[in-house]
Amino acid sequence: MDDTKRHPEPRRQARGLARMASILDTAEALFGEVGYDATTTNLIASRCGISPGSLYQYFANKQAIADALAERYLAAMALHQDAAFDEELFVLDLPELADRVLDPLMAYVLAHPTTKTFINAGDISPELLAATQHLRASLVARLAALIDRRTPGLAPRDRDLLAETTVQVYASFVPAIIDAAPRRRARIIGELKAVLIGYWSGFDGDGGRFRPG
Amino acid sequence: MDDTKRHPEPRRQARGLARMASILDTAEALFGEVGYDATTTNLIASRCGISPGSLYQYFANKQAIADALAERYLAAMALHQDAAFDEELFVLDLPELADRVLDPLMAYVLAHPTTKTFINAGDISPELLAATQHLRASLVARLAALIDRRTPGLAPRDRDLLAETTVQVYASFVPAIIDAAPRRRARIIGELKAVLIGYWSGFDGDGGRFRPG
Amino acid sequence: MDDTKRHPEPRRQARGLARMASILDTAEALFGEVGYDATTTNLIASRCGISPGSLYQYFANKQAIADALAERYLAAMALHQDAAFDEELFVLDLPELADRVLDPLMAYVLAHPTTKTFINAGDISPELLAATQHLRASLVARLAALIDRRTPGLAPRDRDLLAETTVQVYASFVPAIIDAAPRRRARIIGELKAVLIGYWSGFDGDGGRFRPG
Amino acid sequence: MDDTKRHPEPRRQARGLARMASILDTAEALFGEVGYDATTTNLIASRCGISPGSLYQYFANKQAIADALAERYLAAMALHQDAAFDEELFVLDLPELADRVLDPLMAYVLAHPTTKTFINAGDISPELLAATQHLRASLVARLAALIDRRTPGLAPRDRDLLAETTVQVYASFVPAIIDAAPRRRARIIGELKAVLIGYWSGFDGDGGRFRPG
DNA sequence: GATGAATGAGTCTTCATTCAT
DNA sequence: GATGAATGAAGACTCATTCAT
Repeated sequence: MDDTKRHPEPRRQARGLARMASILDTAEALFGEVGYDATTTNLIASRCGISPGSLYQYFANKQAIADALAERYLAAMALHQDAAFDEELFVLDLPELADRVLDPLMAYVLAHPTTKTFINAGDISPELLAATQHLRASLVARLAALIDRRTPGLAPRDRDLLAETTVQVYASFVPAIIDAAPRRRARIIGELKAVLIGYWSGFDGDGGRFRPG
Repeated sequence: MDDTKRHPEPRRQARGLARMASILDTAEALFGEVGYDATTTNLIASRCGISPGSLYQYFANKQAIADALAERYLAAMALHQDAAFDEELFVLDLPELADRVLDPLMAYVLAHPTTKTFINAGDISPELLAATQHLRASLVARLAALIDRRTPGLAPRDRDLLAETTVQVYASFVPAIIDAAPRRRARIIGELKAVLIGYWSGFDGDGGRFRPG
Repeated sequence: MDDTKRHPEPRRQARGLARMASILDTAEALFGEVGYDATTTNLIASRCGISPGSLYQYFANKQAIADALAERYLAAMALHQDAAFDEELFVLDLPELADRVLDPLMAYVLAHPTTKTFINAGDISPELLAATQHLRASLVARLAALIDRRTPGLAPRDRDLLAETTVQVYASFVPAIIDAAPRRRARIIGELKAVLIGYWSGFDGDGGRFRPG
Repeated sequence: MDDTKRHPEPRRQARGLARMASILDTAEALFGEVGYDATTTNLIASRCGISPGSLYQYFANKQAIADALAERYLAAMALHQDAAFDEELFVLDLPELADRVLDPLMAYVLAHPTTKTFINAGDISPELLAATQHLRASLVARLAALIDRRTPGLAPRDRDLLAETTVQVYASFVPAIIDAAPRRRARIIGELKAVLIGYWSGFDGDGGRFRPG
């Protein structure tokens, strides 16, 4: 951790970053095509045009690739936030809110089908557990912040549960949406929104929780 | 061949069935403990007190064990149907309905934590895809039949989407519920019900579909 | 090895013999269909309608089945000898002799395609070595006896070499003949005869050996 | 990629080639000692001083090793062709021709006893079928070319049959010759030549086919 | 930093043979 | 004599990871 390491030659660093991105691109494609298990590190390397040894220079092991990919998803989803959205947050009704929150998310997910693996794998593959949890936790945190502003009266415990449940439901729809044919896709997205709106309406309003009845 | 041949000797058949059940029990435990991939066939066999060769006398390969386990889950969930339930179907309001439908399911699932793997694995493990689909398809079919009787006016397409979406949401909650501490568990189950009730209320009533406004 | 064993109850012995024959029939068919290695003892047993345990009551192991089958080939080929042939032995010219010796052999071999395995396997499969050698040795012995009568002046060493070489050549043609389409088959058999006649003519005549010039 | 990439580094390529040769050497020895089936890939690797994984870096599977070995036999046999031989082709009589053709072949085969497996295995081991056929087909092709030049009048169909039959007979003698004690070996080789000369004399001469009378 | 050959523990699966019933 | 479940050693092959060059 000496100075020469902390500030590596910019050119070199840039090339390294590009390499990492290229590895992640390849891994993402492969995970989507053949699944996580069937994606061998050697396959990633060769498809990427580098040697296995080089791959391990950038990532400590296979899991690290998955984790880094999840991290990248996270960053990308954050970027999809809309600045103007903040101001409208308080005047939008539930259906509009659902559109505002979900549409960019759906767009990203459709462009990156491999998210379906990462957002749901935790319960099946111990190796992907960390990545899934990271991804979900971050979505939950962002959603909790949103809720805090729109419905400040909500108890933190209720707020967290609301956020977690929403992410849960959202995540569970991702694979179905990605795998569906375009026509059917729209209907499923509609259903996802219906589910969430129905759920949210139990919270929205006076700031307290009430059961639909 | 004589009559004794036509029906395999009951004693022998019983023992064979018991062995299969024992193998499935062991596999179920192991899948839950270390995951599907880390569960080797030799591990199942040795933990089960039999030889690898014996295991393969009962199951053609590892996947067949997973499939048989899914089948067993299916049968068990079917048994959890309540006869008296049929008559009440029409008078129950949505929250009561949710209790009636979900409580037995939750009870079974909590007694068999490995269901969390099978009901969600399809999108991650190609090897478990068939099992997951089988499990979900059967739940969807049963639910569709239920809906048909309670809300006969619903268009088949809407009915199917409703059933699929419901199963989707349900399935996505299973891991969280199983993994949660008991206290928290109750809250999550409550949330699952809230989600479904909110969603269902968009359908129930006049038999047509309406969007919450 | 007491008396009760040496003369088993005739009925029982007959049934046992039939069983053995049935096992050999099945093994012969299977060896021909899928090859010796791919023919498992359990496969023989089940195709034969008996249990693996029963099979091992009649044959000590897989190799014993092969050996017994070779023995049966031997016996059958001996039966194909023609009584009238003995008298003509001295007046036939070489081409007629070839027909007389080879035609019945070819007929049997075509009716029992699996002979192609047994007559040639020795150099490839150590397990079939004994069977092949047994088969060939017996053919050689019979041929040597024949030669002794037709060309008594031949030195035993030359006579044996002649017999062995003849069997060698004959054996090498069996697979090609069995695998060939019927039309082509006749041509190959013709070639086999041409080879042997050409070879034999170096010996026939004055009883000494001479090289074609 | 730059020029250094286009041609794999000579040093490295050489080492790889040496490794492949070493694996083939080991496999050849083992096939000869214990047979093809009993030769496990792990045995080859360990006797070769490498790991199983390394072996599979050079050969896709066990069969590929056999095929490569057959290929090597082929190349070696081709090298044994004599340049001067071409000119003499037309003046040699049959016995001289047999010597010219067979002696180098015999020399190679005696130095590589495992050829006896590969030249005859096709009818017994499905896994070696391709190798045997390849080997024989190549010998047939070379022989056919030879015949075409020496006896141009021969019909292609007859020429092919002649070549195939010759190779057939030759191949069938290989095991006997290899397994024989040195003294006996010479006699068997003499017999092989006698067989072929006898057979060939039916073709040679006016260019047409005639039966010995 | 890059290479790619080498590793070797570990996986699923097979099958000749045995033995309790 | 018959059964068929049980055995378990062994085989082909994989792949995340390392390391000499």
